[in-house]
Amino acid sequence: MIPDLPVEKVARSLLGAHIRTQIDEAATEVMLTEVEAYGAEDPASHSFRGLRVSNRAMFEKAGTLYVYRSYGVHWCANVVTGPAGRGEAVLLRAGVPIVGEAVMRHRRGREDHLCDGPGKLCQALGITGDLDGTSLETGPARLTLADEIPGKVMATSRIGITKATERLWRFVLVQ
DNA sequence: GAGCCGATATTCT
DNA sequence: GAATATCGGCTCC
Repeated sequence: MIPDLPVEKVARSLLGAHIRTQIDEAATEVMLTEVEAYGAEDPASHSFRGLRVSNRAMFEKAGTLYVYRSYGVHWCANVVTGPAGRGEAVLLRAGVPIVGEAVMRHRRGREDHLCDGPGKLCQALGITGDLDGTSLETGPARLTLADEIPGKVMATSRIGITKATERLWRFVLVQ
């Protein structure tokens, strides 16, 4: 399902894709508008220093969900790309609600800014560390690629990192 | 709207 | 002990 291409190409192609979760009897779905690529020979990537217990899902085959805890507080979700053992993934940073907006408001505990950030996206969709390593084809969180990217793509430097900032591996859907 | 800052888990030096 | 792929609440424009 995930194209067999370099991670930054896959990241770009994920814009406009839909992520749907079915958790606790509630369905929620978003369309992705912002993603970031993290590669194998990439100092900013969690996989750069090798396989660890916490990042093992990132070394699974393409189409696996990698979830990690950020700043000790939030969950962040990634789509693993490339062959098993390589350690490439695309961080899902933001989207727009498609299904279950009321559920998202309840999970977020507020009316606005439901999924305009990596931690918020996970909270809105109900994604936690429990889903780390699950399949995006058959698991509780599922990915559907877009036939065509619905807009223009802007490439920028990645957010919140200090290494390899020259790589324009953050992709944002505009219009 | 921009800028500071605390919360808090896990890894790295 | 420091850093981190963040967020929300607070201040001060």
